[in-house]
Amino acid sequence: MTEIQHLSRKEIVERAATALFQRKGYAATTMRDIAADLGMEAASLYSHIRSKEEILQKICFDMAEDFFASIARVEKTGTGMGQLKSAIEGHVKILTRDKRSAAVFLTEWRHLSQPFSGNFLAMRNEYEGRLRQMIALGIDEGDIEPMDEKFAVLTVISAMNWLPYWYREEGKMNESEIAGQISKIILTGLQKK
Amino acid sequence: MTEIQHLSRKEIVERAATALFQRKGYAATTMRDIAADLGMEAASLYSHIRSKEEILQKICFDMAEDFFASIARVEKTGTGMGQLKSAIEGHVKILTRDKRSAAVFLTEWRHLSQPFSGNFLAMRNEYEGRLRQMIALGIDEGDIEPMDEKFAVLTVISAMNWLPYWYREEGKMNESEIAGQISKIILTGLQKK
DNA sequence: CCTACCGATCGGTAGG
DNA sequence: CCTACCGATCGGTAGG
Repeated sequence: MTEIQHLSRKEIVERAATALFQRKGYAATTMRDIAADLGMEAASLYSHIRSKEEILQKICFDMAEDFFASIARVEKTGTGMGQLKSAIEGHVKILTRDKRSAAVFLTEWRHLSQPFSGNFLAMRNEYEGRLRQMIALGIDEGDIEPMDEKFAVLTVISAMNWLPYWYREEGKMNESEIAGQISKIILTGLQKK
Repeated sequence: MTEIQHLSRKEIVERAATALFQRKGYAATTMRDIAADLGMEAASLYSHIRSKEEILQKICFDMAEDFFASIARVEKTGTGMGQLKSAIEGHVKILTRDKRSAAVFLTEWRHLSQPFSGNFLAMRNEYEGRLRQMIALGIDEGDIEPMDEKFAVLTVISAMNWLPYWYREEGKMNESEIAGQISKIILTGLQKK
């Protein structure tokens, strides 16, 4: 994504922090770790960012924005099953595009302070609710096996969310093959026979 | 599991620590947090445990032992599909039996120091490899749709591993209903048509 | 972006 | 199980 781009100093700091948050976790990453990675002193980081948590906030809410933009694009047209398929492919695409940010988004959001963690959880619930509507529609239309919808949503989401921890750009499957495979396994699993 | 049991002082400390590790994460949990939870001073904890990491080690390796005992019980008898079904049900049962320990096991192991983190990862790879053999067998036997086996294993595991974060003992589905539902969705998803 | 530094807090020990 | 305390390290600020 950012191979040839010019990054601002602030973006360089954020990027180094993201990689460390992913590898060591937010709480175990120190400002001195981030600074050392960039060959500078911890105090110097504060010329570019306001606080350690500000970096985490940006990662979490930028990712959330991507997910909402993706789901909005596929909602309200076509069958529930068709919407769900597109939503899954979009979700997977976001997870593979920037796997480091995705991994931080998925596991480190709980280190957000209030009110950020509250807002974050509300957004996550909102997202799950909208996927759930697609499943409910698919059940109504007779394409999806009737089942507890909340349960189905969580299974679908978790089947996707391991990706950032395992995905390798150099691996044999590319991003859209992965999206296709995952959506095939999940959709077949939900399908009415 | 431990409703009526007599817990040693050491077990009481471990249990309080487990709950905090799950809620706040290992790195963000302090010995003073654990002590406060038990109405004592941080220094007093060291009468019962040797170090903060020792508690994490116990959680991670005790859980790993449970998973291996479970999978050993279902291996090498019956079809690949049958083994996989039993393995999934066993895996889910362990995740719901003690969801706090399970959640710590799944996300906090990376705070283990060497050589523990290395040993842990080796065990995890071993477990995945053995599930993978069941899938390979199922493909050979014509029950499972031919696909990348590593990919299939990771999807199966991740579809199960969200459970400790969401499972409520008071919820409407009990443990074996959940195990049944998950294995049904996953196995249907992998099935050859 | 650096030096110099702050108050707070960390995991853990000594010695009852 | 407590008091008293340790050296190390934390996120962050002041003032260039």
